Amino acid sequence: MVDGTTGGEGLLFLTDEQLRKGIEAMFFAYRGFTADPDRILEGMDYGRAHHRAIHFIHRSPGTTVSNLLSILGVTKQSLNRVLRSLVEDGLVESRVGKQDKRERHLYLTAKGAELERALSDAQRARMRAAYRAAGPAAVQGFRTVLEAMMDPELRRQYQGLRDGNA
Amino acid sequence: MVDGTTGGEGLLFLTDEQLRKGIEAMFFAYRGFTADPDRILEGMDYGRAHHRAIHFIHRSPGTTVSNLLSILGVTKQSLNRVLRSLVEDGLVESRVGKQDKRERHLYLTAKGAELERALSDAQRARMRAAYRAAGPAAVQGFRTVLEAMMDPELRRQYQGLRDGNA
DNA sequence: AATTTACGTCAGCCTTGTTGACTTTCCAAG
DNA sequence: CTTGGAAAGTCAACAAGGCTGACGTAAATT
Repeated sequence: MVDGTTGGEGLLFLTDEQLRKGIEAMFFAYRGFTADPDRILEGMDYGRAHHRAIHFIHRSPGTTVSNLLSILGVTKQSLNRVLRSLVEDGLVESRVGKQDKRERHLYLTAKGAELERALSDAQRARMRAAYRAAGPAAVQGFRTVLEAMMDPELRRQYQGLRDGNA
Repeated sequence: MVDGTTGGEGLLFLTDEQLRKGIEAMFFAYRGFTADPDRILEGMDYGRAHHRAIHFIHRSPGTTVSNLLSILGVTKQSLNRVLRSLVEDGLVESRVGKQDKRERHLYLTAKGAELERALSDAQRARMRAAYRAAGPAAVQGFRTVLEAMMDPELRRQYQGLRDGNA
């Protein structure tokens, strides 16, 4: 049924050893992936959690807190702590919803956008170098495998740019 | 061959939007990547840090503490806390080096190997499903891009199975 | 003999996650 | 109009897992 035993050529890319290499590749690559933003953030009062919030507010300006909660997959208390400091420091603006005044819509301020740019420039530079070194076909495969690795719910978050706002 | 600046069609895979998608793909995929082991570990007294130690001890039986330190990229105090609990709980054995008695060589016990298997079975199952869904060519690209994304030093760790031991 | 290396440990701090309890605001259904 | 409940915010307490600094010990190296 799941086969794996197709006789013949035999799916070498599915051996335990190949899978282990894939696992370690994810581990080491993720370190590289976060290294540059981490370096920028260290010293400032911020960490990765702030980076993530800034990233997704940038991607979806006007997103609500609960929207962000479901994307980031943390508790509101945890997110709130991060958001509060960003708002206090004037990087993020929180506007009361017009239609539903319970909701808060989040936007980067000019200052917030500036930090976002610094962070994503660094991260994109690494990604660009990796893409360039690997070539378009490899990039295609990279994206395909990553997508298949996501939880279905997260895959929807990833694909769906639908963030409603209001 | 890999061209680069072929004018004309113009490297669509290097646009900022493509790079942003790649960044988010890493973010969401990594969540999936760690989800299954995290589920197994929750409830036990262990976390991701224990998983990582167990993984690399399994990969390189007899590896030393400082070896592990350089692979994991944490401080010895941090690693020691993890290692101590694993040794106390009888998952890891720490043997004094024969040649150099300052060194401690780390091995999984039967019990440790059992947990390792549970964790890596879960992680491999997801990886296998992703690989199978994506196909061999995509897997090749996936590995190529991840490798290009690593810091050079980590890439050496990743590639070099040389862990000496003693 | 002196120094360096490998390891362990104590103490304290930070970030970022968690629960639980509680309040305020406000939409929407009865 | 009243009320139930969703959305958001807040306080408090806690844990995991990073970090630094300081110190100790045994063994190897110089």
